[in-house]
Amino acid sequence: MNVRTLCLGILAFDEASGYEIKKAVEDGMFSHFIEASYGSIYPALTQMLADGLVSVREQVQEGKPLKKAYSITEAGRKALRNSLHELPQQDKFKSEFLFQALFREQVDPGHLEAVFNEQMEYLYGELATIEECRQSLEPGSGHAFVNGYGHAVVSAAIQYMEESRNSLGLPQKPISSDAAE
Amino acid sequence: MNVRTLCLGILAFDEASGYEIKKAVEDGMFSHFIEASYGSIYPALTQMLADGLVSVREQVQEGKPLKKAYSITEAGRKALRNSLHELPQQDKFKSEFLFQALFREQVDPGHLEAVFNEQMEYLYGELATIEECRQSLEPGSGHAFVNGYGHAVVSAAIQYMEESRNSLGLPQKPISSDAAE
DNA sequence: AAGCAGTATATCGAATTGATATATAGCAAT
DNA sequence: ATTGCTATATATCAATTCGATATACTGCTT
Repeated sequence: MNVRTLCLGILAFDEASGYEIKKAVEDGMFSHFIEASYGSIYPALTQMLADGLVSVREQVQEGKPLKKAYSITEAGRKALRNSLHELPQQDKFKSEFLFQALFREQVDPGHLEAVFNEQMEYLYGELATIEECRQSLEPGSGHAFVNGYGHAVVSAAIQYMEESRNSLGLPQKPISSDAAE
Repeated sequence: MNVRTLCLGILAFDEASGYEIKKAVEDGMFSHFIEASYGSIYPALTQMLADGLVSVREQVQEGKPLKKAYSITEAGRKALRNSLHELPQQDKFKSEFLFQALFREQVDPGHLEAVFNEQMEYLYGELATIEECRQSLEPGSGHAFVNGYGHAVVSAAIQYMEESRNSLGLPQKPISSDAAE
């Protein structure tokens, strides 16, 4: 798959600017499919505009820069459906945290603990985001399936991490004084 | 983290050629930390050789091409330990399969089923690899922790996938006639 | 005997990243 | 008030990296 298809997928839900697409790919709803940065998103939009797969509406915004709101066209929808029928590339999971954990005998315990806790915060943050989205999705939809997949995997990671504190020689979870907030 | 550190990590376990490093990063033991291809591995080794972080031993092999077996030096071990104390980048999980699942209303059911089954095969394959390694790892080691992490996450994905067949409108798991082999 | 797969090094054009430049507005702090 | 920071928004570019390919030899299968 390529950046063009990713953009078409995002635009199939709603019109968006390059900036908004970047945000969705970086952190938002679309952050677990393929990677993309400005350097690939803007050229993709320009190219697809020339190919008639998207259209632009230049929005003059009060107090903000000119915003180019891209929409998907009928030709774009067709191109998206075509791309959706190609064989997907294999999943990609990469973790620098696990790399450091692999060499845990070489790193100082204080660093390991800090990195472990940061990983926990990251995982709990992901879980919270997933659970926020959960309510607004119709059961049985593609959205709901993907959300459930994320929930299953992240929950499992959190559970394993919590169970592993001991064997990694880390102190038990501090009683979080602000758990009620 | 960068490719140089990844190579040092691999060489910390055993000497290896560029070719062997590529294999380990592509499919093997080191396939879930960071990405690297020939185009980055060979230059990294050349550079580290110049910096004294690795040494080469040119192995003339009967019936095979010349093999440059790289070993980590003391300076390399020190550089690795340094890199292990930098803050790790955030985990990266990308799945084109999930992208297609997100748009499942747009794809033809036959394609969805094929792609789903291929994903299942991939996941069961990963699990098998993880379980093969499992026995040879000392409990409490970094290796064992990473292996357990993978096991937890992949198991959860498989379980969720199996439970989701219904809601995706897919037929139940075919009674695999060759389950005994 | 041809053809393919595996081992092994190496390079290169094309694609992509990550950072930066530009511009405007709002908000906090000194 | 003006400096600095964050956010919105487009766009470019040097540097990196990928993915493919070239080269070369062996062994296995057809």
